[in-house]
Amino acid sequence: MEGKSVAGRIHDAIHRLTSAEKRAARGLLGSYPTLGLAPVAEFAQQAGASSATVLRFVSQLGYKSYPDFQRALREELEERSKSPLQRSSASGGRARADEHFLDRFVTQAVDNLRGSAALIPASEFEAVCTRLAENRGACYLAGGRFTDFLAGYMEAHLRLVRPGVRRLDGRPATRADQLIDVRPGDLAVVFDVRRYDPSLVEVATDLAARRAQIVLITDEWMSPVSRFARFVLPCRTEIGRTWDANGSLFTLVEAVIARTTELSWPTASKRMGSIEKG
Amino acid sequence: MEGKSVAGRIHDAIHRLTSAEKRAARGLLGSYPTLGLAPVAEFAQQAGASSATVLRFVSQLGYKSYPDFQRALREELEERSKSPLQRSSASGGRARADEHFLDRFVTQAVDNLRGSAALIPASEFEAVCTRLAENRGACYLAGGRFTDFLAGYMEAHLRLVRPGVRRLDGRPATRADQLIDVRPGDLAVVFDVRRYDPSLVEVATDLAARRAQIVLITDEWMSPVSRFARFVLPCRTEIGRTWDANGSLFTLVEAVIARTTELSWPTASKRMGSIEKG
DNA sequence: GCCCCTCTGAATTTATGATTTCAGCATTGA
DNA sequence: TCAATGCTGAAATCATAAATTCAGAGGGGC
Repeated sequence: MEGKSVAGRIHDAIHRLTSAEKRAARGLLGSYPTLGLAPVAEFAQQAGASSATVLRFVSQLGYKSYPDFQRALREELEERSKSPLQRSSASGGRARADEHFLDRFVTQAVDNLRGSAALIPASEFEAVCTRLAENRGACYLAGGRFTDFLAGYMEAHLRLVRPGVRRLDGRPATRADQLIDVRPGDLAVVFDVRRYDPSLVEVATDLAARRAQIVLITDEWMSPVSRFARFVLPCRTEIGRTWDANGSLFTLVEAVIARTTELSWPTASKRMGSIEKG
Repeated sequence: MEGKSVAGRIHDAIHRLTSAEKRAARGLLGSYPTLGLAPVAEFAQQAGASSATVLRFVSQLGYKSYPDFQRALREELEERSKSPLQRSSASGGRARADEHFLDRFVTQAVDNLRGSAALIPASEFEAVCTRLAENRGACYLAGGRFTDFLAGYMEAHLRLVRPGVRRLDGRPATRADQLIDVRPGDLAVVFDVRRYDPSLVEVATDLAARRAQIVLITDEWMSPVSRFARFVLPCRTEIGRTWDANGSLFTLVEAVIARTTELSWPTASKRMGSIEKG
């Protein structure tokens, strides 16, 4: 009972509903699930029944109150948007099973990429790149178990573009030494995806205490570091397998690097030229 | 103003939101639109802010009340489910020039990803993963200046899946030591993109002399290492800027890891379990 | 390092929406 | 046709969620 979808419950219950209640059921199925998310009065009106009837209908489905019923609808909606299956029907005639693993994986990765672009406000992205291009103060980078390589990749590129780039390694023993020079207004880019690394929260706490501005690059579930972050760039990573996919973070990093380079081109090009020679 | 999507309004408004309000904005974008359909108190709690802040946030978006805001969300949801599924994201098919840097970059990255999938024969991909999953002999990883981080990322994951994973670092001084144990039939994954790293050719030569099987992950212009490689997985990287984009390589790595994990699941799951505990 | 101003969330008030009640009406069967 | 049954929705009540207020915290600027 508990675990059934609302639509499923309607189907089960429809035969013992009274006629006005059926009107409510049809109304809901007709614009599912939106109508159920509206206030009772609106639901009633749209479905051509009274509020009282709608309430009786809901209680027939086994929900102990209208808000309870709405919560179920919301959870269903959330569930649906998380599962990657949703757009299999419609336009694409081809069978999924036909595609090769790599194709399916790439399709997922593309979705994650697009989803990430939608999740990140342009202004936030721009603000981060501008701040990176300013060359004010130092810029620290830190990552977790797997994301450390992202931090490394970013560091390697950023070094070419601006001075003062440092990487914080993960060893607690050396942390104090590394953080001692952090000054107010310095920038810190922190990577953290689930399962979130507790030590990064400590690092972030420390950085925040020293008044560094934190840029957090994380997944859609949002690392706890976000509490301390000045800027947050969340990416979609879910792919429904053993591991999440960090490809979208990687591409975000490349985008940040590219944009930062663009913004600081006069400085950066000179710098890169001289590194090339030296 | 009236006709804008809620997400659109958030993007427009985010720069003038206070930090607690931004938390609300991110919370909503993170589970859009469900969180906004919940009562204020729940929204607030999930987003890590107070109800008052959520209300202020909503009013910043230009809605005159919370119910008004919820109505907008419901209408959007209704709209979405009515129009054909593949509507171009949010604001419709506006001109390229209008799009922000990140959107354009992501579009490029998506092209590269698709291009890579087309460039790599399914059989080649599958053969590599199968070979990795076999757990025969050791598996060495090596990369160049920037791709070294890809090697590191792959190593970190591969270690969880199979034994005998080693990373070759770039220092010529230690190379001989590292290669001394390579035996015929061992596997070596080499990353190389332009401008190709001469030292990788040397490493590859050496590996080939010791009869290791080389898997080369490279770009569309094909590293010279390909001469020695048993398997080649080329990716599209061109993006028409200062740097090429290696996002497609990264996603390829993730795909290889995922597929390899899948193929060696009985072994891998046990191994991962015991690492988890230990 | 200090002060000022803005932001924040707990507490309170107000408003709105959910629930219940009940009189009347429709339906069904004798 | 008439009674009995029980469905229905208008209106009253009750509960809960939204809006407002304000004291205190925190951040930014000088």
